[in-house]
Amino acid sequence: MVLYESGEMYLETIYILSKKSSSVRSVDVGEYMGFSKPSVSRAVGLLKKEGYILTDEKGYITLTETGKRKAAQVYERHLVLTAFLQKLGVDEKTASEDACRIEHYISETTFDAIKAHTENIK
Amino acid sequence: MVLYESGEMYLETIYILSKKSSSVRSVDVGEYMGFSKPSVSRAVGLLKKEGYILTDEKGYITLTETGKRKAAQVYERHLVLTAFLQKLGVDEKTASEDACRIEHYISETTFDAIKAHTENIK
DNA sequence: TATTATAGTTAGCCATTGCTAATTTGTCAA
DNA sequence: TTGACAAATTAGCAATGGCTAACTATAATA
Repeated sequence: MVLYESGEMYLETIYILSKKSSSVRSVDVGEYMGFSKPSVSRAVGLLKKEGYILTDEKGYITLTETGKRKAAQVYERHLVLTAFLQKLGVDEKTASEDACRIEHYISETTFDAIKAHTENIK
Repeated sequence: MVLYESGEMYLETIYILSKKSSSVRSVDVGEYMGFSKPSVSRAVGLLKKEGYILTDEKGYITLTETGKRKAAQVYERHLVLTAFLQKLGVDEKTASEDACRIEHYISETTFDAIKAHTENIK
């Protein structure tokens, strides 16, 4: 049930799109991420196989409980890291881009420390 | 002349070993990083081809000026990020491990911001 | 000298994760 | 009904970056 950076990104995207719209298809995910349809198709297949998402016969994607929990975690990391960097004066675009990469690579210990620290800045 | 995470790690290792010892061979790099000889052999070949290091007929590795500059940059990132995390209360091992991953992925803007901020903590 | 240990290389495998090309499937309008 | 478009899939390529197996070359030792 291991999720690599790529899988986490797809999952996070599905989570974000699900909050905006009631229906999320592979094509929406690909458009949001700037990836080709085959890339999304494979990723969706893997996330499904690993129990993070479900798809109905129309191709609509929903997150399982596991998927929702995982996606919410990744998304929270993204938000906290972005906020942290912005508090340090990093512009929004750069903060978001860097958060996007870092979010997959830090330990829970480090994330918790940055989160607690962010609340104390200023 | 693009260096990926892997290349930066090898370069940083060579830099660290060069500071401790006057002679650095591929086998030392492999031992330090826990990688196999063929992995190091390929990486060293690439770093050489790209002008970051030189090797003599005995197999001893030295950094070129470009390599030294780049390695020092990566190493500084490592030190600053580790110090930052430790200031937040993260244990040394975790701080170093996480810094090791993050150091390759953040923009200069973000690094500079964290560096400046680290000096102001406490 | 002959054997053995050490260092390095070559060949090639595997996983991750993008891609294009081509195909299938389903819907919708002429 | 048919033609066209949109969505999804299949097949297969490429790059990065680990690995093992097997080879070569050199150095140390019995």
